[in-house]
Amino acid sequence: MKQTLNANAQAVLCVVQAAKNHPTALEVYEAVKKAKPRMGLASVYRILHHLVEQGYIKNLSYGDESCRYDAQTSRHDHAVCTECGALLDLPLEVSLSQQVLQNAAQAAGIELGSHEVRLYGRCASCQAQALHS
Amino acid sequence: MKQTLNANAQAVLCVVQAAKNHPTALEVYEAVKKAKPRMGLASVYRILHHLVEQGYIKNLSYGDESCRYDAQTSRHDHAVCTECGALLDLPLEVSLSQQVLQNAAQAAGIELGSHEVRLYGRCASCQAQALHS
DNA sequence: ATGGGTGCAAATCCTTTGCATCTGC
DNA sequence: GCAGATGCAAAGGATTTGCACCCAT
Repeated sequence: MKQTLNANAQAVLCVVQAAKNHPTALEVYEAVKKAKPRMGLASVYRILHHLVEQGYIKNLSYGDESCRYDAQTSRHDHAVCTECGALLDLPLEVSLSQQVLQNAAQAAGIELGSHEVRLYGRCASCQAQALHS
Repeated sequence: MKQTLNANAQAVLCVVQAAKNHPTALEVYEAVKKAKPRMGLASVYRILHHLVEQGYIKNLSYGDESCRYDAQTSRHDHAVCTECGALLDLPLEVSLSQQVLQNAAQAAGIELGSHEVRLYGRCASCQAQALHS
């Protein structure tokens, strides 16, 4: 078990952290290539997996869209556009009580790790598009 | 816009409703084939899309796993096993206030559709596996 | 020299599409 | 006879894997 990140992994992590949206693997690849033109797509996937395993980033996903990555590892929630698949961080000002979550987890027979609230709806730009169509 | 379901669509809907876990398209296909051996995988995908569009079922997904379908269309929550990807329905005895959700949706700039709470953790069988390994 | 990390290309998996055929009306 | 639904096979896109190579130790 190693904790060190080599240069390429650093570059990938930087890109994910710098992105404001949650980038797909392909988007990460495109961005990393600017810094490391010789890096291949396979390495990006390999590195992303590593980073997820070691807890540097998290893996999100919704529906048909391809995998997205999230550099914010602390607990937070997301909004998902049901039309275009966009994924936004969400500031929820209340949180669910641990007690309730524990109960639910126990009922489902799982060992509670983390949780997340997801809102589904149409994002701003999809609403705009719907208007003039 | 038609509301009627033909025989194949009925069969697919039945399978999804009958499944206790949330089946992937492939699992639906396998099950439907017992009733309709001549049905092809492509039709299953086409029919599933139809059913989702018409609101008979919902489309779930998590991480690397392939798409899963859910026959329970009323609002409810899920638990996801971070190890094997299993997806369980979750009875949460409290719900978030609409007010809070509306606020959050507005902050994110989306038109609030539905929402869902997701718990992540290790499911019972993965815990068991971890023990004797 | 050795082991891990890498690039490339081929392989794999899930899903969609094209097209000719079949169906019910 | 027509419109829509179907099966099959082929295409597509995202991700993974095999393998030879390279680098730092």
